[in-house]
Amino acid sequence: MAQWLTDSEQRTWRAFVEMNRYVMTAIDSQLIRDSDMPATYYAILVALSEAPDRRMRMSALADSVDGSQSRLSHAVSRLEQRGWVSRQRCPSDGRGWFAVLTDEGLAALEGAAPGHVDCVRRSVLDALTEQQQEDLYKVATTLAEHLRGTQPDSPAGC
Amino acid sequence: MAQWLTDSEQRTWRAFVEMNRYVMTAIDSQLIRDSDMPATYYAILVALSEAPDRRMRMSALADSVDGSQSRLSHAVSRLEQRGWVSRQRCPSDGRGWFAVLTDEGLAALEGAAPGHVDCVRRSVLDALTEQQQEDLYKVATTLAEHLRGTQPDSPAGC
DNA sequence: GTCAAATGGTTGAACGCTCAATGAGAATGT
DNA sequence: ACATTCTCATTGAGCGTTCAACCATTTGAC
Repeated sequence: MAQWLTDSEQRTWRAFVEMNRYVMTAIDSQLIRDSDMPATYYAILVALSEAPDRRMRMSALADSVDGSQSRLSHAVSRLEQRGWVSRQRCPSDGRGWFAVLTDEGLAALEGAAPGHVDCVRRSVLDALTEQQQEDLYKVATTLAEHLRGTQPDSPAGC
Repeated sequence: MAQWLTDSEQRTWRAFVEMNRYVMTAIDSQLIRDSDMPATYYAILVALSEAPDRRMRMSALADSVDGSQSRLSHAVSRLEQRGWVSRQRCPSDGRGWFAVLTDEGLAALEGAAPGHVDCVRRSVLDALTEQQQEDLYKVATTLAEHLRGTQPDSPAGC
């Protein structure tokens, strides 16, 4: 280990980090400013809206959204306070809970979606050629695949 | 506005978001676990270490690192508590301050660097072909350029 | 020279995320 | 039956970021 980065690798890495910061900041700010919800809440609402009966088990929702149980639990509590989500006991497993998207939650999502989509277009998609979008897709899936299910200290991880 | 995303655009966007989350989590976790510093602190130390006399004005440092004065001010306060950075009045402008990298700060950076570089390699660079690295570089610089200096509600931003 | 505006930077509160600890129910073994 | 262990989920403390308010100094206009 401890092999340094070449100039070209460093350029790539720094550009990557900078891109992430700009894009994610743009997306998050727009959602907060126009719809008063962080991108993570939006993702939760989207996942629920696409699920059968607009509900999912907490752990499945956590996986689908980012993998942290605790974060999801906190987030659902806050969404519950806003009336956008509610919790339902799981009848077949006494430990389990469903998060359910309420009508108000769906309305909030539908209110937020157009502005968000527009922001994704203007910040990212419109700036790239079709070929670049394809390149980005390939790189992103490669990396996501590479890192998915990476536990701390696993071979691919660090 | 309010034009929906095509399937292909949606695939690209979702892959992008997933990639970011995985990569950034991997990088940040490694630094915290092995060197007890979040990636944002690491970036600050790097910027200072590359500056003349290992010092920069607060606002220049903020620009170079991410653009938020307030975040930087808080971060420098915490780095100061660790003895990694110190503040110096700017002689030519009574309002200004320099953040200065101390010897301890440089040592902390040098201790953290090899593990961090290794993590960048293993999480990202090693998983991509040379061509993909080049593609990623081009996309990243295109987007960073596109979004740099984007104020809220500016034409390219949202 | 004086006053208003702009600039450089800090502060505190509110919020979201992480981590470790916890609890309750289900599965497993004997 | 019973104890062990595993799984699903919640909780609270600690930390970092953001936002708005603020202070001090400098700049510019008159």
